[in-house]
Amino acid sequence: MLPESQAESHARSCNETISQKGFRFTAQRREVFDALQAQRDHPTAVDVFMRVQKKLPGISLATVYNCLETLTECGLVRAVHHDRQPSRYCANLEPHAHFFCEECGAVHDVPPGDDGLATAGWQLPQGATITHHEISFRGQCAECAAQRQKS
Amino acid sequence: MLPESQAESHARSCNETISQKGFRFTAQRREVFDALQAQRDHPTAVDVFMRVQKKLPGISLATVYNCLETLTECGLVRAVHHDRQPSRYCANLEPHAHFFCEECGAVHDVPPGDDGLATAGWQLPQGATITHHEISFRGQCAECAAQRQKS
DNA sequence: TTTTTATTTAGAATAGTTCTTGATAGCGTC
DNA sequence: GACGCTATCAAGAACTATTCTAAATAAAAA
Repeated sequence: MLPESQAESHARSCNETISQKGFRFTAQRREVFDALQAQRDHPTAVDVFMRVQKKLPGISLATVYNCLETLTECGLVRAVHHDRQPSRYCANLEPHAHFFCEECGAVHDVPPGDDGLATAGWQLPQGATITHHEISFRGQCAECAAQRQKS
Repeated sequence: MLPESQAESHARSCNETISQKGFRFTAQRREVFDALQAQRDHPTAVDVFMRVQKKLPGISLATVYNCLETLTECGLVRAVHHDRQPSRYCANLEPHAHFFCEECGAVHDVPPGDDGLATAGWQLPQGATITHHEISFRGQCAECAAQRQKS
């Protein structure tokens, strides 16, 4: 018997996580998850929809939204936001922030520095319980800055 | 001659800032700005609309949106976001993050700790220029946690 | 198999925000 | 002060991301 590939092991553990929450690991959910795993450029729901359509031509956008919500609820992917722009989705589960380039619209993961998470050091409201936090940076990425210089 | 009140000095410097950008300090902009100064509970555009209507009954929601955008562009107020919820507006120009209570919907300012801004310590993309950042926490505030305990 | 329940689809509905158009108001100049 | 110019405003239509609804389908349970 051949050893399990990384993709297969991902799929299996994803299946387990989803099942534990009482959901089914349907073809649609699998393809949405796979799309996010495969191309980690923080696609919007519509981006995911277009990618998954190649594998499942009959899928609907509403289903993609449903799958993304389910996967998010299961903690298998994350929704990331910037201003009121469309939600984007991220399969990176490590603690990290995001950088949004205001020129090209690219979104990059921003890992914390070596000194650990930079989310400490805030005077949070007395007695508050934090369940979630989101850190986003906006600016120009190096590529766009270079392009600007030229023109 | 009486000394200038704090409110008057605010209005004057606001006028100057707006003029510098080539905008006029109209009655609508003044009232929108005043509303945000007066009640710092991070109101939505509709909240601001309802408050300003008491002073300017004829104002339209679109105008409130326009004023908020202009004031934001002038750096006199800040738009704050959480997930894809309606934008909220904040007259606090000091560096700070925000805490959103997922029970009662309240939004609180979160000042940085004594060790200064906690936005350092991130491995930002090489060569990127940061023009803006937003840090938001979500959870339960002390009041809501207490209420939960009781029931 | 039959029943039950979750899921999907397609399209309608929703909500926050922006856009469009015509009216209004303030400013500089004569 | 009258005139023309431009910014601003009001009202409502339009837009867009997302959610909801209802009927169809598919998977699991009995």
